[in-house]
Amino acid sequence: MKAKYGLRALLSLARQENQGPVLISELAEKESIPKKFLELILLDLKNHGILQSKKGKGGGYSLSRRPEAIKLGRVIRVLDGPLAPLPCASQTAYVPCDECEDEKTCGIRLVMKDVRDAMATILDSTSLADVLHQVEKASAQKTGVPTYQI
Amino acid sequence: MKAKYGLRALLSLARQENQGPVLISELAEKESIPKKFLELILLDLKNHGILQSKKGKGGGYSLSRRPEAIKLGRVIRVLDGPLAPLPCASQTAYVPCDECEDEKTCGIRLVMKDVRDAMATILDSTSLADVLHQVEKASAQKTGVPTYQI
DNA sequence: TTATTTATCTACTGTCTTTATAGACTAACT
DNA sequence: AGTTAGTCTATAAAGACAGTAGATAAATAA
Repeated sequence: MKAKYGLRALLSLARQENQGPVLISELAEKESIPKKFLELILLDLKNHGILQSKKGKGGGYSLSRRPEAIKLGRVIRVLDGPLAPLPCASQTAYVPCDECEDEKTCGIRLVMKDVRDAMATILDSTSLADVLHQVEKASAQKTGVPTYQI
Repeated sequence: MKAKYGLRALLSLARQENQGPVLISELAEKESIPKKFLELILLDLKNHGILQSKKGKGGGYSLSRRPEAIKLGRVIRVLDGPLAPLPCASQTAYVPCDECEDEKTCGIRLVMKDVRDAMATILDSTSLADVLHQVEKASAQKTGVPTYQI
């Protein structure tokens, strides 16, 4: 949930880039996310340099970088923790298993590392902008409007 | 934990295939898994047709199919639930999001489906036997013993 | 038949994480 | 000053997760 909410909010912000800060309450309503919960999420994202905020009238949240520069992997790690199914297979938050006698030859770890790599390859190469493009393409297909333009 | 324990136990059983049923307590000790917890896991795997058991003296658990036929994806779904990061991206246990207005064009879902597919591709194509082979290869490399044999 | 071995089942109990809420506080703008 | 909006801390409800306990049923052996 946390990562899902966070991503929804970020995508919403990416869609209205350069239109000034957006209020938490506005985001919360538009994306139907509990407002107080969204507060925590956005704060977390701010503390990790993904968002910036402005207080007082005319304030709110905005992306601290271009949508092209914000990768989903980063966001998910901040909000949900490491991508890897097992801590011993994580690149960014490695923790060994205590039962494992020889990690180098642990079959489960070998496979889970493959899984982690597959996930990371997708999530660390996909940016908010990429997602918006995918959505555009999908809705164009859906309405029968061709993707190419003059 | 549950899936990890389950896989460890299954790999152990795969290693001693055709040597008759193995006691829960034996498995629990060898793989350092809490015995009572392992009971539940093995029972679950039995109810899903992955294991078979025999009661009384000389009893215990054994694989109900060859290690080649038991795919990791199956095991993980039984013990940990669907692979997909989000229920709306699951193939085997699809549940829609309530907030999502148009699922066909939900960007997050599109990406998470890609992630799910990547995971499923690995886990549904890797069998217990495959894992054992990988381990063999890894330990051969580690000890400097070449993989090929006479 | 009885005793023994071993799996089976039900229920339960902490602990931790997730999800969420409340309310006081601080900064900025008018 | 007053209002708007983000910041911070504490906390709580709910559920998942990890593990435990103990009684039961089935198979085998004597």
